[in-house]
Amino acid sequence: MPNFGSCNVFLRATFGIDPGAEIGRQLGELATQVHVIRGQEVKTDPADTTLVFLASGATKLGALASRERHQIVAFHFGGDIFTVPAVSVHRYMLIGLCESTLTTFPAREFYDRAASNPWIMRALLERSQTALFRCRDKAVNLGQKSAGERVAGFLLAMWERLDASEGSSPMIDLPMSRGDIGESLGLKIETVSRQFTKLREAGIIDTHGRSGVSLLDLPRLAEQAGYYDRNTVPPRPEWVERKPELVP
Amino acid sequence: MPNFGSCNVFLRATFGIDPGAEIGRQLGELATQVHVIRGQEVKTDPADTTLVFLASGATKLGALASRERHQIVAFHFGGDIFTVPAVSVHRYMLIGLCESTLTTFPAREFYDRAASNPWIMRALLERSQTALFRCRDKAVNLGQKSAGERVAGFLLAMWERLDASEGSSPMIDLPMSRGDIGESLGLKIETVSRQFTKLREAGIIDTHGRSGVSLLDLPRLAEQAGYYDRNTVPPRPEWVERKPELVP
DNA sequence: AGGCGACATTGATTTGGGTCAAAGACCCGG
DNA sequence: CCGGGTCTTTGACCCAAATCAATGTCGCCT
Repeated sequence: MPNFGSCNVFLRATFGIDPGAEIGRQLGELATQVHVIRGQEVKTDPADTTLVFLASGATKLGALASRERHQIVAFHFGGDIFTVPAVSVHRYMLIGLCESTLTTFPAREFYDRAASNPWIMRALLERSQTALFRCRDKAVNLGQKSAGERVAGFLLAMWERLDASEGSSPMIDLPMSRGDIGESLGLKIETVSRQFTKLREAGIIDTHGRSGVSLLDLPRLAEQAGYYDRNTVPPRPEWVERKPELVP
Repeated sequence: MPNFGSCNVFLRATFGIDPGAEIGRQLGELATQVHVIRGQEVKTDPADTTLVFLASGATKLGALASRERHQIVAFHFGGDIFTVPAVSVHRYMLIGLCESTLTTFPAREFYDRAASNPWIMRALLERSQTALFRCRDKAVNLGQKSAGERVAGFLLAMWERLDASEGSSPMIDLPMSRGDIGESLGLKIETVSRQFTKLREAGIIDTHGRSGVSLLDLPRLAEQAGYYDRNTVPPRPEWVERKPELVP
């Protein structure tokens, strides 16, 4: 059996598939096990989309806008399933934030073999939509938010995804550097640092070493993030000004 | 039979489904026909994702970042299939750019009923991935590109999606205003206008009235867009500096 | 434990795009 | 074909974040 390592875990936990069953073996044949260390790139097929299951660790998915400009489009943590696009107008790179174990599949072939199983397709579809919604929110942040709002929103998003505090005040341990945060938020490292300082001086967060962040005042942090609040922010008039018209 | 209008067209053309068959009827029951005029919002369920088939016309999908800040996350044209997210940290609104006809479905229920049909799930998955890839490219543009690069890239993207020229020099008819373009690119209307002027003065494009744009020099336009070129732009050293390490 | 290299912070200055203001062009309806 | 409102263009000025430049600090490795 060619598959090994986290592939079986992936198939069973995500899709409820017995790796020994026919479909399990067929999909397992497509699997490639990868282990990367901090800063190392996961080589993916430049000609086709790659489907990735991150068994453990954390990764960043970044795109090359040009020689010196990178944009991180997503961070992933243990258990995440996502895709790495083939090269198009931008080149995408998947890179470990720390030591990570993952299983990769050629997406098209995986879909071909999995198509007959509605569970798998449903699971993939929902994950894809989650990634799309996150990406859209990112687009809103990048297009419309100030540096302060972006950093506050980032901390809230990371808190939701990797809060490790138990009972005590919310605390997160960021696996990415200030530079990574900047590349994710479309800001320079100095700007990210200044915003951290502002939040610390305002008593909203506290920092411990390079990666530890205590979220001392979540409501105020959410306020700083400037998210849409359905109770306080009515839509701008001209977007809803025209009266509905019945279908003839 | 409760379904009518473009729903049948949608089911047959997209998924190869006979609207009269069992699955066709079940999905058709979920359909809502909508007809909007320019500027009118398509009401979608704030509590759940809405699946939309745009039969004809053009729409913009925008998010409210706050009272006065909007970000358009996608434009859609006749034949497109996409989803409108439920309200989360941002409120999304689907609005007609011109008179449009569409069919909407509650996504969760649609998926529940369609799950048994691998063709449908496969088609939905691929559309979702297309939207995700476009959104990621948008994130790269919003995060890293200059105003000039964004506008050039926008024109190229619109050319790919709605080029109507036949044989003659590439020409597009933009269904959206300068303001919409600005909200899509994270720029103000004045900045968009200035970039159009620059491109016109450089002889790269020509404009005809409010919506007509001739792309006189596509290679130079692509150059202005500053896209990653696999032949000329090598990856930044530190992203690939660490040597691969074999799995123990 | 100590030293070194990468990462982070802070300050001074510059600048791309935003903001404010006004004039001009398109296009629809009468 | 003319009038008026909306959309677009252009110009002058301003500001948030980028850039340039030190200085400071963490944490890894010996």
